[in-house]
Amino acid sequence: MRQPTVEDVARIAQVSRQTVSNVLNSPAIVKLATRTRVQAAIAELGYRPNLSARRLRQQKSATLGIRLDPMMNGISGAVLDRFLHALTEQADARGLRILLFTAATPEEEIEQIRRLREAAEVDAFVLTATFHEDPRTEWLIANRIPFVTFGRPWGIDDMTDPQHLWVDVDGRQGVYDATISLLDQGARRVGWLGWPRPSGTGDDRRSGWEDAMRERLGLGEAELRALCTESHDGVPQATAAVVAALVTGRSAALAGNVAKTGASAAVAEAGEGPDDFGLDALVCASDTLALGALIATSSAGLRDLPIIGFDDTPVAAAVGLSSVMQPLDEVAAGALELLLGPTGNTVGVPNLAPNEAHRLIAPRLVKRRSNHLPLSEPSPSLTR
Amino acid sequence: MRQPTVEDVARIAQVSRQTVSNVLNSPAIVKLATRTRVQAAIAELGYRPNLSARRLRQQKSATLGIRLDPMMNGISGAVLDRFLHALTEQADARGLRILLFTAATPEEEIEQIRRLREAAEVDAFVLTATFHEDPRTEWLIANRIPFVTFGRPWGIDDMTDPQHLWVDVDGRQGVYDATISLLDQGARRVGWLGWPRPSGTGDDRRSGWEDAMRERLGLGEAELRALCTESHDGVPQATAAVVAALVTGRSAALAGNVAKTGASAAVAEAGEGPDDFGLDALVCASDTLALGALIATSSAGLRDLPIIGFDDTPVAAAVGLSSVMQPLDEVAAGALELLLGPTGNTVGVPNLAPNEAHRLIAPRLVKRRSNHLPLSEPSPSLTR
DNA sequence: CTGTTAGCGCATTCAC
DNA sequence: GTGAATGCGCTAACAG
Repeated sequence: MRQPTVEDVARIAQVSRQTVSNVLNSPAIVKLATRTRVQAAIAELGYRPNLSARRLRQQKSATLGIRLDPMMNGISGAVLDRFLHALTEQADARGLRILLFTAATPEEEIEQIRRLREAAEVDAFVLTATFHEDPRTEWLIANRIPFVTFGRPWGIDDMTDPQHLWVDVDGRQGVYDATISLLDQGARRVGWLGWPRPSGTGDDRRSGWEDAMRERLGLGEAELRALCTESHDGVPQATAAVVAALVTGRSAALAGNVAKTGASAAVAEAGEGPDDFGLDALVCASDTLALGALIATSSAGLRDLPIIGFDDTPVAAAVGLSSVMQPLDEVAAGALELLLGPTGNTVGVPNLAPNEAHRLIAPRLVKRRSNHLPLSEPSPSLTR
Repeated sequence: MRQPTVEDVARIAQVSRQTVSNVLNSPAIVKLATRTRVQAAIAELGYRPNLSARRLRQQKSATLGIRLDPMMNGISGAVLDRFLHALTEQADARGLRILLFTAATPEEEIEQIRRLREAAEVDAFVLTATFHEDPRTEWLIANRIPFVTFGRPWGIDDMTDPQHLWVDVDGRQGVYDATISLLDQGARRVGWLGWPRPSGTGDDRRSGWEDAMRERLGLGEAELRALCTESHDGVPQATAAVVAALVTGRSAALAGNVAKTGASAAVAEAGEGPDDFGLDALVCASDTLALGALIATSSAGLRDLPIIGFDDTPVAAAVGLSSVMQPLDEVAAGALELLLGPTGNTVGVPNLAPNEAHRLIAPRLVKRRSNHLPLSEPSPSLTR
């Protein structure tokens, strides 16, 4: 059986096709009596507008494209996941669809965007994981393709360029709050475990820790540096880095060397004097790093060292790590608002004032009672 | 500037617009000379067929719908993620697109499917996470909507019904291999940590362990039961369950009780006699469970107990757990093949022989050298 | 307010 | 082989 069309509805409702279309698209201009009659007919037939036809006519796809990362950064992958979910849900509420595509490199992503664009499949794009000198945004602006990024245009002088819409989470603020919370608990030597610089996101997050430590304790550059460790974003890497810090008795950037000589030997030495470890607490740039730190400190007998991660991944919840949560619902909502405008129904090249073209969203610190491996009571189960 | 259309190409190539269409869709029937001329024009103009128009004309969307789970099972969430990526990539290669939607319940999912279907937005659906008495598949079959599931129709008498296309990973085989591998290493008392029954996937996986243990050691029901522990799929839950097993000196289904009384007290007792723990190794139904077990055994001083998880998530890689990997590329490829047929271009209600309507894919055991927390050398970094 | 006319870009008939 | 019609389902313009 064929799907009913406007024509069928019109016949049943005793009106012209066009009136049916009006009832659908601008109900206000149709007289109430006929409108209800048409709506009754629509309900009776179970009519749904054919979106391919509508799109062809309107020259719009009402579809947003988003790239699925090939291998999202390990444990933190769940972030893009949750963002995608929020985005899909909110887009649906606005009558938009989310179309996926994949690409291994930025260049390939640009090529895919071009394809989707030229086939008129996608009206606008949502980009994630912006980075220094990102070629994608430049290209999109040059080609007048509407887009919004989840992530600031790191490294660009003018982050307020209204041509580049962006939404981001205020990592600085989140880490600041986390650090303050530790200081309020009485910790003084609060360390930072971050990514190698330069890293837009990473440096922003670290600045929150720096600000808090300076503000509360009046620390200088040298003191901050002594509390700061760097590692690539992998659990073994982070573990090695923290072990290195344990061994040297301070938190310093010696991780690389120790990592090369073998962290397992290092931890054996560390076992001799864990009390000398110069930290009261640790704030990390990601849950992955935090998990590495947790493993290192637990193994060294430093069970009670408070650790705070970033992203509030399922893993953090599972092992009882406190973490800074990104409100991805708000990010998704913000992205759509910027793209569509508050009115809500025009996907086009935006024309916003500089201060309306961006959203910086405050994250939320999720405190967990045990910040070490969970040997206490089980939490309410995720039944399966 | 407007996108070029067939008309434009036709004008440039000095042919009718129909010929252009033929060059695109059935190149074979066009004379070589004109074909190359048309292709040159296409290249010159950068022409792309408008897919909305094509879809309207063909009454096909060339789009597959897939639901994004609201909260994929914790750590294992990465599985759907990777599947989605593989699916998107392979669908793209076949000229298909993946459209996302969300739904909180099966009923809501059915409603969404209906909507997408009636709006002619989606030709076929890919369902994940099938379960006992799944209402979705029944409805889809009744409404003659093409679909394929990632997961077998658990609980249905006839899993070979050719109306229900499915692809799945042979969990039994994976766990069997894992168990055999442990037995080959010399382990004899290999325990099983699984989900509460009944669970389609879980019971299937457990049967692999049972088969291996029966086959190699001739174990009876009672002996198997004594080596078998159950827990819901959460790290704290699994930890508690394993702790309970440690305390009782055997691996049994007492986890529930001990979990209620508090696992932290239990582990204190366990510390007294970890050597009495009656297991040589442990196989788990998921990485989440394996992580819980790892935490429990590590804390109890049982560092060397081999543990094997399932799913090969980033977390397993991070902490050095061996795990059974699902080849999601193959699953995705299989799903598309079943849906489209080997020919590759007809998305319709399938008409396959029973034995061609399904794919059971063999998983692969990923062995890692340390199956405890990674305090050895860092592995090659995931640079960021 | 309602109905009529005219395409959106394409592919499937058919003629030639 | 190639070209000329026709219509997929819808809505923007206009006419009434």
